[in-house]
Amino acid sequence: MGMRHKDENKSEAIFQATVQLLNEIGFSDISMSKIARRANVSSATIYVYFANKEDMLGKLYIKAKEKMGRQAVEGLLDSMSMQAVCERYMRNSMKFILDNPDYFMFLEQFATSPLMDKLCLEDIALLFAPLHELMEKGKRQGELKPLATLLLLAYCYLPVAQLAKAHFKGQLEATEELLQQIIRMSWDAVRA
Amino acid sequence: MGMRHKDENKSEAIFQATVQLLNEIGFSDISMSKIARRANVSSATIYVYFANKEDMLGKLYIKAKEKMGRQAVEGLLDSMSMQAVCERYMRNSMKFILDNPDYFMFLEQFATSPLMDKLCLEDIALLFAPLHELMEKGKRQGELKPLATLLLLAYCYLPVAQLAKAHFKGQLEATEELLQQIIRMSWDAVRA
Amino acid sequence: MGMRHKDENKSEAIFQATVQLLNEIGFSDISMSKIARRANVSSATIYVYFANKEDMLGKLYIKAKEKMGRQAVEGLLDSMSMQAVCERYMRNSMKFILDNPDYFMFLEQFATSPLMDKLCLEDIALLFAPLHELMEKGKRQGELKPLATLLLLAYCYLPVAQLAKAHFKGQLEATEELLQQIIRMSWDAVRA
Amino acid sequence: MGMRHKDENKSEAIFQATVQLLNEIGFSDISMSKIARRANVSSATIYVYFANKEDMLGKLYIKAKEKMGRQAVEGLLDSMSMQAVCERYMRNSMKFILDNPDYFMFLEQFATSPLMDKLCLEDIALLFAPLHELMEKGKRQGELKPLATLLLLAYCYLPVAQLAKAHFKGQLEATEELLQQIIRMSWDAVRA
DNA sequence: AATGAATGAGGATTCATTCAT
DNA sequence: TATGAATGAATCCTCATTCAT
Repeated sequence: MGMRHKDENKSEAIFQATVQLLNEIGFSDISMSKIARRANVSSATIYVYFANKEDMLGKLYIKAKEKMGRQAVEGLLDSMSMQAVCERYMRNSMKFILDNPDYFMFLEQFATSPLMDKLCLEDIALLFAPLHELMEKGKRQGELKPLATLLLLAYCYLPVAQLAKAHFKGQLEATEELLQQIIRMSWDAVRA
Repeated sequence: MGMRHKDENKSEAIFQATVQLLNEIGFSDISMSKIARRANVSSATIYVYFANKEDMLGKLYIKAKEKMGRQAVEGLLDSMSMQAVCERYMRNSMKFILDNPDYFMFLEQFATSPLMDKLCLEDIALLFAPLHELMEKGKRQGELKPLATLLLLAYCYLPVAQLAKAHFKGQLEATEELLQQIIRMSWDAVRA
Repeated sequence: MGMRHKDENKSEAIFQATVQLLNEIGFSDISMSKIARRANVSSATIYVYFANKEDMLGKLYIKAKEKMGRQAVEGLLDSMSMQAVCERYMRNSMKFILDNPDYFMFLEQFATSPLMDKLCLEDIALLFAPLHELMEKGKRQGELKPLATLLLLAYCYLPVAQLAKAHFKGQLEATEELLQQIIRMSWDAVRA
Repeated sequence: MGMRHKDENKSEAIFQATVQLLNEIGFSDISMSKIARRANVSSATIYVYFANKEDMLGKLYIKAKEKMGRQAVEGLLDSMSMQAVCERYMRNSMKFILDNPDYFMFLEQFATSPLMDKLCLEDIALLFAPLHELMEKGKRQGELKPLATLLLLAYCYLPVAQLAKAHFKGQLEATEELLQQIIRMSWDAVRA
């Protein structure tokens, strides 16, 4: 008789249910029992996988952020020009967001909440390390403005997020043309 | 036919308590009773001023957003160059944020929540109308890139917000020098 | 400067609102504030006319019961035969009920509640005294069965109430013919 | 894949507590927390068994009504004379009421409340079906007056209820003699 | 007389979590 | 592992009532 394994599907179902509900009703109204109902498990089952609510939300954030991070830095090569790096990073980000709107909206909500402060984000920082190093190199080589990388990346990421949000709200459409325009603008902002 | 007059301080105390708590413990953990305790009123008193929790948060958002909006567009003149307009708008925004960190963090949290969708923001749109018109003129006159104003403004506002958040987290300091740098970058992004 | 009088309309409006609400939402859900809202007065105004909720409900019961009682015994004469007395009492009762369904339903609800036990009903007993005396005389003269008047009257009143309730529920129609039939049945029950 | 089993005693304790309290303090004053306290369970436990207060009261009503109905029609046989049927029905009813005064008073209170209208009473109608059929037969065979069964039964049941209520209030005693008298009167009323 | 403001107490219900199986 | 039952604490909100005018 083999040992019993945690059912990976169950933990995944719990994650999915949480992300969905967060987007539907928001942080202030989700509850463990609503999540359990949506995931088709018992409330008690959630505690098989997570210590408590905060633990669950934190792990979900990290999971989502990692997924996003992995896609965001995909295909970034040392051999690329800085302009190509920025473009690739922006296109990667936009693709992830349009493919995973629920994850994105969840990340946005969570990122502004005080729960963020209790999280250990070292692993995520590692994920973005290659991008950071590229930017540092770009600054050293005089291709980028000599500014905190945090801000350089903000000029690349935030317009993408803003365009996506406007897209989801129906205010404008995230066309390839618009994407090209903001890629150009961001580059104008960060280039030396 | 006398009556007791509404104590303007009470409604203000409720707002203040809410903003403080939102920043301390976040959307998911504020409750009407915690707010009441912090504001030194009875829970029931809150319902003299607001229909329910959602109504209260919504009105608080509008109040805060209006306060911010009014400051953000202050001093914007038709006679200004577009570069001056952008700079003024960014400086105004940064000043408001640094002067009212609680309001700012509350606005950030609320803006990402589903509660946003239920709000009527017409009055706020009016506040920003002068800025929008200036941007439209700038586009017509070829000073700005011909792009949705929503995105042009994003390039001005979001870096300011990002810098402020990093400042509050202690990641870097919001110096005049840094502010000048992002003003320059934003202008590079939006100029024609 | 004349002295100020209590506004009789106000107290009447409060009564009306209470009776209506009792029928719409029932004993367990009425509240002073709902009554006030329905009556278009302030909650505090109710306390100008009544000591508290219990006092108000009690006074309303007595008022309604008196109104019903006065109509129920109307036209009862010493000279009438017992059969005529019973018929008149039943017809009077039916007319009151059909004319004042709200009052009737309120009386029914209140009568089964423990609040009844705290009421002083002497004045109402006085109202019904003539009817009781007639029944006593009928028993002495051998026209009625020698039974507690309470029960004799039950055989006259309860079928009327039952028919009315069935009528209000749409189960059957309170026609003159049906009324005649139960008048006949009740008389068969109580006659010696 | 085990679980804790529902404790049948719990749901019964909740019912008992509700019936008791309804009689002591009435519809307008019972609350879920008072019921829970009386039943020695947590308020939250009630919601394990019932969807909400209305659901609980409704189910309790049906339970009580069924219990009464089952006893009321006990021993009614096709072979009986109509007079025997009426007598048996009245005696059955009186016995139930005297044995279960709390249930009876609860039924009386609930029956006059607007909550009644939301109930599905089909199962209860089934219980009384045999009695209804007997009465129909009685009418066809000319033993009973040709009148809506609803009213015929009213003449049998209501005097019993009235006598019981007077008995509980101490106004008169529900002796075998008195019972015999109203059985006679009701028969006089309904016989052809 | 009349009333809007104010409130402590309590309303129904849901919460996150634990227990027993 | 998985879960229905169970619960004390907390939720939002309304209650009956009083106060100040």
